[in-house]
Amino acid sequence: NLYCPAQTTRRVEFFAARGALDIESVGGIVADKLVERGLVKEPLDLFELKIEPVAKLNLGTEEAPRVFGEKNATKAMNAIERARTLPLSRWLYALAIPDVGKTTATQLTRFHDTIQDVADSQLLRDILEYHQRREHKESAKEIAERLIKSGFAKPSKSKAGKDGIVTEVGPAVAQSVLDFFASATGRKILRRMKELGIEPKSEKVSAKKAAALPLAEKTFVLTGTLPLMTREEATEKIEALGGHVTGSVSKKTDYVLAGAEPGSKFDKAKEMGVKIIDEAGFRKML
DNA sequence: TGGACTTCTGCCGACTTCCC
DNA sequence: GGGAAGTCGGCAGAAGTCCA
Repeated sequence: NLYCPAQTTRRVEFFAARGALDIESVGGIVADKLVERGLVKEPLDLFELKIEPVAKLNLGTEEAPRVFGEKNATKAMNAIERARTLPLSRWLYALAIPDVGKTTATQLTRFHDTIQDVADSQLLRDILEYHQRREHKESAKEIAERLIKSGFAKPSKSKAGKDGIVTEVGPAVAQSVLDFFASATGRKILRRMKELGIEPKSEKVSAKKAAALPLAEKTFVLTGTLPLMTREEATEKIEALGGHVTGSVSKKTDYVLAGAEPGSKFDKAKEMGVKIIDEAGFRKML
């Protein structure tokens, strides 16, 4: 519901959050006031804000006013401008599509060039048709071959039949993404982004190139505070070299990158015999 | 059915900015 | 300069998805 103020506030807050478009100084309260004062009616309105009304934004009440301020407003406006050029994966995440978090957004952008390509994705349609056919015990060989050829799926060792495959995303996620872009909300977002001249591009790397990267197939888990870089920076460096960062330690984890005051992941890594490295070791590895 | 992984939510301390 | 308000960066854990 695009017109519910409470939902709009939450959408703006999520849109601006660090993992999404990282619009500094815009958190829950600021998002709430921007919507309440009528400056923002939907997240993309942020791209049409002017510095003066934002600086004068009253975060308090009529009786006890408290302005947002010039510095915060400048910081926010600079971050909004920066957001225009962020890669497609960040934009897909920022749109708050159900079931699409950072990891799924990154997976999708590896196989699509633009946001319109994701909206019209034949790969996602193929996944749905593949699962429907399997459910009805019909042959899905042709679709399976197409998905494998694209790199979006690989043959499954365990799934019954010749056409058993494992895809990058499952049918629930595929349906969710296609439904989102087919909805009135999704269509409006695509139209508005075009009008605003926002065309995020994929940072995709070919499967062959990705496999040749030094950290290809390596799984990292981060815990604690790193002395010289944020976790986000560390994640970007790992992913740039072909590695993968997950949230929990398992037998499949190759390295736990531990900073100061690590949490339970550190203990679990020790328990499971997973190699633990500090930032210095990580930098050496890079 | 269990394991691996992701998403989502809530919480907390540190830090930044504004106002008085 | 100090207090208030808000954001940032991190953690833990529940719930859900997917695969073997």
